[in-house]
Amino acid sequence: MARTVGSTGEKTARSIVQSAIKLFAKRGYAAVSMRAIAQEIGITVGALYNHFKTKQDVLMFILHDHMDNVTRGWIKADDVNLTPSERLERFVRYHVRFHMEHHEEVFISFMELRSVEAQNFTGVELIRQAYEYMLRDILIEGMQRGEFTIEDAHVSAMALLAMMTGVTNWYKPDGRLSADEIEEIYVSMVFQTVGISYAQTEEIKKAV
Amino acid sequence: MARTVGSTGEKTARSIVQSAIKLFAKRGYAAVSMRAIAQEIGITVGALYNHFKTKQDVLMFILHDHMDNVTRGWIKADDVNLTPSERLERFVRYHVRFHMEHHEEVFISFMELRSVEAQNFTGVELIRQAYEYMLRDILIEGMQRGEFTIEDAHVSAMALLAMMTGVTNWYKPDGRLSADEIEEIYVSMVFQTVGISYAQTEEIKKAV
DNA sequence: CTATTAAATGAACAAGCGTTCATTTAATGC
DNA sequence: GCATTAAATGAACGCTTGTTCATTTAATAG
Repeated sequence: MARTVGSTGEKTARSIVQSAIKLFAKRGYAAVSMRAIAQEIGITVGALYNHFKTKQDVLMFILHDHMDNVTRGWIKADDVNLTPSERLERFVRYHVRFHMEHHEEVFISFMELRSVEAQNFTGVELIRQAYEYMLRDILIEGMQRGEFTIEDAHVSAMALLAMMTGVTNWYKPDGRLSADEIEEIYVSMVFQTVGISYAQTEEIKKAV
Repeated sequence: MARTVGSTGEKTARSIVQSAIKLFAKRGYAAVSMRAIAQEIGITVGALYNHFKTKQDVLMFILHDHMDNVTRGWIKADDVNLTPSERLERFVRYHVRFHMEHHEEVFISFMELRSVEAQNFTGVELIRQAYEYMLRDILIEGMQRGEFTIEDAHVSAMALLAMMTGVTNWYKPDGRLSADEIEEIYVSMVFQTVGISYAQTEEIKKAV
């Protein structure tokens, strides 16, 4: 046998990425073989190399694609004309929702930075930092305007991101709480963490 | 050459564990070879097998040892006669401090659960849950006594653990903030998150 | 001092790894 | 309809992997 009926480059490439995401998330980059990725989608190893030059390239594609999605998605959802509290609320909802829906890519991005070879590292790391800074800047503005009570914006940003991203560790689509309920809980937790109550914000909204 | 001068079983076994912790944390279980562990401490691969039966056994030893340390340490630090707020403060200080000091083991325990073979999994998972429940119980008691304002004790426990454990992602011993300062910041953040202010607690303390 | 045990070496193993390539077959452009 | 290109196969490669084992030497017990 050789080329199979109905096969096109784009379809296979997408399948490879999907399969790799699933397997990398479950077992880790180093523990997943190219053969395993191929088997998952019903092709042989050799065929992979028509679409990706190396295993590392598959990982880099996943990482870049994911980070692009996260940051671009937030830039679209954000509105710099809103108050810091309103922007923070949006950020929490966006982040928690996105991470519940993409927990596999999130896990890979968090864990497999160490599997990124030196020459590829800087690029990925910069995008990651950029995202952190987006939250930090909201916190700083909120402090300056007196909306938030925070000791250290940088520590708070890291702490909040860890807290929100942690949802991926236990969220199950058919669990006790729906995604909507979880989103709400996180909004109120984050609000308390930065020193504002949810009720307070509702007042602010009405006053505007 | 064969047995080297001054070699004893205990010393070598400890070296192996130390070396494995360092390498597993940096590169991940699957990406670390037994040869790499051996080389790190200046012995050959074969010698490893005088101390551990398999690579998986090295991982299991590290995981069990770490989880034992965490839970035992907390049980020692805890005092059930204190108020929930006081116990929570102790928990935060204990957890943050411990995780800053043992970030390698923490990272391994978080990430390499998937590298644990099925027959070993339940044991490790149970200890992990037990630790989570210790925090959750403090939160529940605090809610019942009206000290904390929390929507969902389980979600809050997971969120707080993620937030606190996240310190391992960025803490550097020679960074901008000292371990003491970071500990303080986390106490006040956690207090705000559960709906009490640090000042409030100081009052409570004085009143007692 | 001697016999035994413990801890090392270093070679060997079968299996699995990422990657390459000649070959075959399907899809596509003229 | 035919030539070209794209996408698959499957065998092969050199290398690394976890693990085993006969052998050697140091530490230890009597």
